Formats: sequence, C-alpha cells, structure tokens
Amino acid sequence: MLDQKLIRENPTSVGESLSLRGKVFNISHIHELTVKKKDIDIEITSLQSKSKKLSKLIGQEISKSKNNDSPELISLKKKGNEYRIKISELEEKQRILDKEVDDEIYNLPNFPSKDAPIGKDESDNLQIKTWGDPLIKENIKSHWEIGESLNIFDSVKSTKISKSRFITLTGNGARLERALINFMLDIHTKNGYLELMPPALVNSESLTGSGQLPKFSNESFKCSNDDLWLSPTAEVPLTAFHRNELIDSKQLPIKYVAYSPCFRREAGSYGRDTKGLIRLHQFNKVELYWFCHPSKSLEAHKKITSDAESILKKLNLPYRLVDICTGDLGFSSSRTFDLEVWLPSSKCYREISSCSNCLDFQARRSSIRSKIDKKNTYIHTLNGSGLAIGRTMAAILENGQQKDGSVKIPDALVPYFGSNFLKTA
RNA sequence: GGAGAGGUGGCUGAGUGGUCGAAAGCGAACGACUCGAAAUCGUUUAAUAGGUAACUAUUCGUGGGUUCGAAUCCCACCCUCUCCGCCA
Repeated sequence: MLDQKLIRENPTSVGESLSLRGKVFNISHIHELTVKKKDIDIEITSLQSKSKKLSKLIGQEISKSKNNDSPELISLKKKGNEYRIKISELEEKQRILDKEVDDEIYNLPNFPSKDAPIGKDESDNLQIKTWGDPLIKENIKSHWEIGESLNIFDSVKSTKISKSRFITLTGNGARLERALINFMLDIHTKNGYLELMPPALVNSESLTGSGQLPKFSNESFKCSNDDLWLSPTAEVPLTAFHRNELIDSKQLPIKYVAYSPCFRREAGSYGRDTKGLIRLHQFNKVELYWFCHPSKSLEAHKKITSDAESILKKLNLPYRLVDICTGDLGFSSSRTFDLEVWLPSSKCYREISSCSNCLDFQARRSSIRSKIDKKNTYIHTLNGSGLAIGRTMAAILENGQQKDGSVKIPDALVPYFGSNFLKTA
C-alpha cells in the first residue's frame, strides 16, 4: 500500500511513478478524497477539543455544587449535546470518505524501482546472465512424455479426483517430489533460514496484507462458508506471521524458509501449458522470505536471489537471470529478478523462481514495523521461490533424460532420492 | 456443536461513568558505581494522525449506541482460553 500522505501532498509524482508500469494511473480522484478527508479531520478535531474541555468543566461543576439540575449546568449540557450531534454528522462523512479512499488505495500497486528496466511487458525484460549450457538435441522428449513412460505421475486419473490441472504423483514421482522438498529445505536452513510450516488456509486480512486482495480475488480458491482461502503462495502466511507487530530491530533481518502447497485458479490461462507440471491448480513450493531493515533491502534482494540460484547450481540445471521490466512487475513488487530454467523440449527458459523486493509496501498493508532511530518505521519485505518444486522436477526430467529412457538424477539429489537414475518402477 | 471465562501499552497485569492514555511489574534506553561487566541505584520509555514546534485529536478486540463525558453501561460481531461432545 502506498502512503496516503504522499498521495495527498505529491499526487503528480505518485501518478508518474506508477505510470512507469506501462499504463496510466489517474490518481486525481483519490487525491481529491484525501484532501477532503484532511479538511474534515481538522474540523472534527477542533470540535472534539471544545467538547472535551466542556465535559471537563461540567464534571468539575457537578463535583463542586452537588446539584445536577442548576440552569447553568443544563445549558452547558445542551451545548455539549450540540457538539456531539455536529461531530457525529462529520464522522459519518469521514467514514464514507475513508471507505472510498481504501477502495482505491488498496488497488494501487507498488512503485517500480528506478533501477528496474523500463518496459511494457514480458518482451522488455532484461536478461542479466545465463548459467550452464542449454541442452539442444534432436528427439528430445517433453517431461510429460517422460513422466508417462516412467509412470511417475497421472493427470488423467487426477481429473476424476478433482479436475484438469491437478496431478497425482505416483511411485518414484512422489519420491522425487519429496526428495526435492527436503533437499531445498536442508540447504536453506543450513544457510541461516528458519523453517516454518504455515497453514495452507489463510484469511482475507492475510491476503490483503501481502497484496493478493482485493484486486486479485479471482485468482485464489475461496472456502465459501468461512473467511478462508487456499493460500496461493507461502508469501501470504509468512507476511501475516508478523502482522501488526513491532519487531525489535536487533532481530533483523528475519529469514524464513517454508515449504507449502500452493493453490491458484489460473483464471484466464485456458489452453496454456495444459500438459505436464508447469501450470497446475495445486503445486508445491519452497519459499524464501526476509523481513529486513529498510536500508538493507537492496543488498538483501541480491542475497535472496543468489540463495535461490544456489539450488539450480547444485542441481546443475541451466538457467538464466532476468530483470523484470516495470510493465511486467507483480502488484506488490518494486523490483523482481526471475530465475528461468532451461526446458529443452520447448527450447526456452521457463520461470522457476521470482525474487521480489516489496520495500515497505506489504509492511504498510500488514503493519509490520521496527523502532529505527527512535521512530517506528515500516520495514522491508522480500520473497523468492527457492524453488517451485513441480517445475524443478520438469527441468530434471527433461535435462537429465537418457537414451535408454531413464533420467539421470543430479548428484546433489542422489542422497535424498536414493538412486542415481530414475527408471520405470 | 454445547457450557463457561476472557480480549487493556514491546510483554505481564490493575483499573466498573468524570483531570485515566491508563497503577504496578518485566523488558528497553540513558546515567551513576566499575579497569570492564554483572548486581545495585537513579532518570526516561505506548501508538497513530496533523503541525517546524508548542500542541491538538484519536486509540483499552472490531463496529455501532446511550451520555455533557465511556477502558468502565447497552447491542452486534470477531478472536482466544477452559470444560463437555465429536474426531485425524
């Protein structure tokens, strides 16, 4: 969430900064509302001040005279009553204004960082570097073909259980998924992250705090009988873990790693990536999350990205690092580095991790502060996948495929998986 | 699901209509003592909004209401805990 004061005092620059996202943000209406709100606030404050003084006076008079019915007192009370009526009228107006401002401000995205490449969409993202040699060969099989022949997952039967875009991992597939989760958690915890296993169902306040609501209500599954949603990413519960807290600044940075299942409606993606493990309604993910001192978040952003990268390196999967352009940035992010893994069957890199610096955007929405230089200050939050498990499995299957139909398991993963090759069971 | 208890500052916890933004303790900050530290003693210490500041206002789970005046009374809702029931 953006700072209301900034909108009120500097509407032009707020509008300009937001418009770097590639579309026009007209904030003149919300600006007008915040100004009106301020005027009413001043009026209410002065009336309250008078009314408060009057009440004190009445209290003193009563205790002095012991007479509640003197004409002087009655006239004072009448005066107080008039204040009360005026104040409650103004408060009603203020309530309406507050709601109108909230409706707009919660729908405004974060400012893009000045360092992010300026661009309109995906095509303007900037490749920073590549790592490893992308496998380019004839007769490459897709991961779903490999999966089918090795019998490690079943999407057809899964539609019986749920619907399309759900998958059941079987045998070695399930084992590989489990191995990947443990492998990633072990590396990150050794690297100074505290492991959390949060609830998979989250309330509306949590989703609002991290930026998924109110704008993207269409993208999460909702439990209609309760104020609960299936969490689309562990970023949501991890942000909410410290909601409404004043964190001792000596504890910063706080670094969490969490495995969680993630649920997304994938509305509007009909027909895209319908096969395999790339785009599912439910997938597993290991998420990295930092709460950090506002002056340290640029540094932290590099670190969280390289922590995610280290998994790809250990698994020996070719990837590239992409600097997301202003037009392609997520709602809460000011700067995002994507890690994209090479998928030889589609001859392209696919997103496997997204590492974002949200600055104080989520902290303001969630009220997470620290006393810094004697002042309570919103801290900065960062998140990054470390990594998406299903897509990692897809990459291992495709990059490790052998002539005989088996798949080579990356050396680092062998102790977790228990075998050097994945073969038909 | 049924019955009961409760939600107060960074934390614990007192406060049932009038100088209560709130006792006390813990924690924290600063100072004294010390070569240094611990212990001890002293001082300070809630947040938010507006204002350069003095200051003003709001906030005792949330939202309404009664009243000149509400942490305190009334109504609704949310949440937590205990017991019973059900249950992985």
